[in-house]
Amino acid sequence: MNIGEIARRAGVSRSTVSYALSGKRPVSAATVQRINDVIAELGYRPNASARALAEGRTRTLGLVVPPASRRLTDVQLGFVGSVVDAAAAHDLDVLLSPSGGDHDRSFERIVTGRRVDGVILMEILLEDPRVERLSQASLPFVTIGHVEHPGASWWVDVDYGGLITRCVHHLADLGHEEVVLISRSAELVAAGYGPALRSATGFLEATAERGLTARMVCCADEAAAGLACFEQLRTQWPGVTAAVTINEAALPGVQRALHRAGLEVPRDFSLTGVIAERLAEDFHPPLTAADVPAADLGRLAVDLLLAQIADRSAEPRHALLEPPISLRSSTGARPRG
Amino acid sequence: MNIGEIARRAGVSRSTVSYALSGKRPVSAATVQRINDVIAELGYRPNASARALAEGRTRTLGLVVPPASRRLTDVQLGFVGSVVDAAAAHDLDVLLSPSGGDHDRSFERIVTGRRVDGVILMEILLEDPRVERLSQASLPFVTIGHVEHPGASWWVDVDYGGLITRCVHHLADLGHEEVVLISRSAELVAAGYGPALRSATGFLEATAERGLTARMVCCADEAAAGLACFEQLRTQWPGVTAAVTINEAALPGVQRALHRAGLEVPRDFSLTGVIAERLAEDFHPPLTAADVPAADLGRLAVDLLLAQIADRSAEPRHALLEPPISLRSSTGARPRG
DNA sequence: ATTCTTCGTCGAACCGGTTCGATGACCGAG
DNA sequence: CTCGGTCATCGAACCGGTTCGACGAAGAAT
Repeated sequence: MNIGEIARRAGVSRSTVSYALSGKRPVSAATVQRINDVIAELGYRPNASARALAEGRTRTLGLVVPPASRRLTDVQLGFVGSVVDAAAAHDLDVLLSPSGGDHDRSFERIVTGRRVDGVILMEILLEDPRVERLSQASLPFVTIGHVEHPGASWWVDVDYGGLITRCVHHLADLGHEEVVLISRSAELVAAGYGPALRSATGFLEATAERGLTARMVCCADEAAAGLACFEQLRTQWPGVTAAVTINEAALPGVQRALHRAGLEVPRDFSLTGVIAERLAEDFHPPLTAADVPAADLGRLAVDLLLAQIADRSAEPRHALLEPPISLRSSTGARPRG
Repeated sequence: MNIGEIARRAGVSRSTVSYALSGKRPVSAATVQRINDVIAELGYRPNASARALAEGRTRTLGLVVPPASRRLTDVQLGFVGSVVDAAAAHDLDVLLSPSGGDHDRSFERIVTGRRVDGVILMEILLEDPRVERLSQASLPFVTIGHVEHPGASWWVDVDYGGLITRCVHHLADLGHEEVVLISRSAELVAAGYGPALRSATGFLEATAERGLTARMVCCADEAAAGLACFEQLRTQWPGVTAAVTINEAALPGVQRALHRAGLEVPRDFSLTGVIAERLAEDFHPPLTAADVPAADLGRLAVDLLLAQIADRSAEPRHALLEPPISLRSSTGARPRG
């Protein structure tokens, strides 16, 4: 079941089998035929560890995901799926590493154990120790999201600030005067989670530019929190007529709160934000929102990573996507009175 | 950066470094100290491929998931998360393999390339070629879900038939007389997807036992399909007053259909089934449902797999979980008239 | 007929670990 | 003083591939 056995049965040397398989040196057609017959008969496939050891590369990519305790959002799930698919298209495997705490062994195994040829990092913070760690280990990596000062690193991201800005302008055009940003959990914001901070910045700038009254709340990533959060903001700021959100997980709760308050969307209240396409369409009514192109980002991240692995001294590249806002039916003119 | 370099700097042989690290033979305290100092200074960690080659095991588990094109349901996501976490708790990594088509390279790489010590297979069919393939490759594996004739294989599963039976009895107790089972997509059913078939069997038995009129529909795993499906079944069978479902993805559509028809849950219509806990609680109103204990199943699958790897001639084991039905607020007495 | 290429193949070294048998130093017992 | 037994360490073989230099045979050029 190893290459020596194949060589023996085909009556050639091990190296000839290797060359016949890789095609890196010419082998006579007759010999190739004989080797292929033996391989087909025995169902041989090279041992991945041995090959990795000899070649110095593993044909495996590492994907660092948030730990399962923190439930993956739909957008994150989209990243994982598209990264796995894109890798499979290149005949690469994907090694999953749950990380988020700092001192975790799984991440260290990936980084220093040479288990992977490169790493894709998601859910990164403005100051992320893992980025630092990967840089100094000189292991190729691409982040989905970007640190505050990306310097010489490779990344792909969605322009949260720009998208939120566009959402605000959309609401302003519809006549809304007091709007709220429903962000993610206070812990994430405190930890320096980029999308939350960049969307807050974009929100404040845009509301200022259009002369709107801006309100902001943090909300844990759960339906229950969305419910509580929405009810509180309604009593605290009764003048709010529209919300912009980046918190997918809170949406079911927001929906329940709207229903409970007898508010109809978009007649009595407008709702928009940056939301995974599937969730936006599952909402009732379907949400006017900037759909995060998770599949594109994942594929792009793999492409960049492969480019970096192929030429490790290449100039760092990045991509900042700004998807269009899909007009569905959750935003309307400011209610009178 | 390899073991020879460490040995050289510590002034010992490579084998001594190996023994100092593994503890498989006694090494003097002074030498251990010296070696550890050098290792700490250089940040050395053994090359995973070399170790795997020498030891004959990779310290990696394979997890075969449905391809990303078919979106993961919440329950499946729960499996993935808990498997990854459980593996990490044992210092094992997880290699992801998207599979579902039959002739896919990723799965074959995993099986024959000795990349993993064992495999966890999810979303399996009553007759699943992958189970056959793994058996003949004599690679340890555990399935989440089970084939029709599990024979000598290891598996964990939820008793869909039993759970659906309990749901039906619950509805019968509330006085419902005509109920519908909303299953998953017709393709999945046709392919022989176990949970769909077993829940259908349980549904038919239980409705027969209680003298209820049984209706069944297949529904694609999308909100839009849920909407269309529900509206059709209401016109086709106007007497239906309650639904049992195993299709999480269709729920938002069902909800919209209920709303559109002006039906209030549970006053006008009762809804229950086998649903991930988070989704059941996010529904409006929260669903009375059998929560799939995805986290338990994932952890259990890893435990069984490790037991099998440790003793490859061990007697096959399996676990069939039957979680309790959580009474929330989506079921009520049959509406009069 | 001899030399030069080209082609196909082989043997050996190497990747970086683990593991086994052997060896030498040191100890206490006889 | 010698013998037997630990204890700590070493050297070599091995895991299963890849890759490099070399070599023999056949054909082309001289």
